[in-house]
Amino acid sequence: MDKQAQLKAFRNGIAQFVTFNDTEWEVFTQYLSFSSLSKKEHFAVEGKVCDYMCFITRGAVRYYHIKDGQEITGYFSFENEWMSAYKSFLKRTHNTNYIQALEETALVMISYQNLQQMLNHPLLALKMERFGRLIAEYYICCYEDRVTAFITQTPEERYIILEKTAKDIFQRIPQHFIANFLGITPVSLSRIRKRTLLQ
Amino acid sequence: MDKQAQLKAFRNGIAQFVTFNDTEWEVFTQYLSFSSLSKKEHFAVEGKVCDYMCFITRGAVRYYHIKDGQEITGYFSFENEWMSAYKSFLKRTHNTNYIQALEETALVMISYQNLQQMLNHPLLALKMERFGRLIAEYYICCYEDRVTAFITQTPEERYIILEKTAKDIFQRIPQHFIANFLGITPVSLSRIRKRTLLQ
DNA sequence: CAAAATCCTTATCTTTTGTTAACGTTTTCA
DNA sequence: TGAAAACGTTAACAAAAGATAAGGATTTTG
Repeated sequence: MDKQAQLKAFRNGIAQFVTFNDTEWEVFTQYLSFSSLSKKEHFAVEGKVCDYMCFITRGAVRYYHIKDGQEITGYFSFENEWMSAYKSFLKRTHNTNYIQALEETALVMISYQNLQQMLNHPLLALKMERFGRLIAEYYICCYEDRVTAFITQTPEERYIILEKTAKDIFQRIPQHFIANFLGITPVSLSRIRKRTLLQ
Repeated sequence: MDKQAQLKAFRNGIAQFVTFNDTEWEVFTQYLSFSSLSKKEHFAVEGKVCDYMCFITRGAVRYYHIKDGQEITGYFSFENEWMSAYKSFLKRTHNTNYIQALEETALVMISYQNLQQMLNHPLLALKMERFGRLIAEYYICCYEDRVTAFITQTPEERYIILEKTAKDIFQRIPQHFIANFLGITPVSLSRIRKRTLLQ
């Protein structure tokens, strides 16, 4: 995919939050950069400060923590979604988790520095504040649902809903990562799948 | 507490995100309103659209869902914290949970309508966008930690950490609500407490 | 292509949690 | 103040999940 196609996908993606006229877009795109990750390459590692927020134009990544030497996958992002170690990016603190490409992945990136410059750019400031607000609000809603699921649902219920609403991720993501995402062990997910098949 | 004292606490609270000069503050405060909740009174109920975001100047509330006829408490907010059914407030959708006062509670409120007016007010727009962005980012970080806790920690570990970092809530909140918050049943929390005492 | 690594399932055993009910204490409120 | 409601603990049993290991299939990779 060439840069023009990536930019098009990106403009489409950001339009969910804010739209630019052609003049603004011209300026805005000067602050963007491009990158790619090969499979298993890390975008973020524990202990560093995350300097970019990204839009994924192709591929998939997983977010994971290491606890007692074990990797625990907490989330995934796919093409046409955003990716960042937000807490580290926003607060400029050391990252506490890892982000790793699960497939060959292509990115459009905004650096923290460039974001600050845009927030001070007279032509872009208001829209960038709004973009920052709306994307943060978007994620709040996602998180709210996710916490609610942990509070109100059993692992089995969470699995059944995931299987209904995002069947495709089982074709795309190793099952033991999905188990972590559901808050259980891979062995337990295997049992749940067997159980729910029989019913 | 009179309105002046509440406003002072509020100004202090919002200063975490954005500061107003006296002229701006003058205008800003015209968009605020005040309210209070008696113990057990609801601020938000399932099925309605939440029209306010609030700053709690006194008291405490709990957020809960009803599942299979049972109340499940997912979160608490206390004085000098913000409170809203954010997802409903932001998206203008029907609320899926309840917010109820646990104590006599006093609030400073911003209605959705007034917030929109401020976002269009030349003197306030940029700061309100920024406020919206920063408070949303603040909550993202909280949620990120909360999800990570569910993914990486056992209920017992979550209890021990809560006991260390927020011991006072055990003096203030009924234990069976805290159990829900930790993702377990009241009976299970009682067992965990016994277990961890003996060790 | 062949060895190594990864992955899912299954089995066994242990630990933890859920469910229900009972009991005593404390709190609420008419 | 006195009855009712709310609350925390405990017990007993059932259900679910964690830990560990083994086995077979698939995928990766030198």
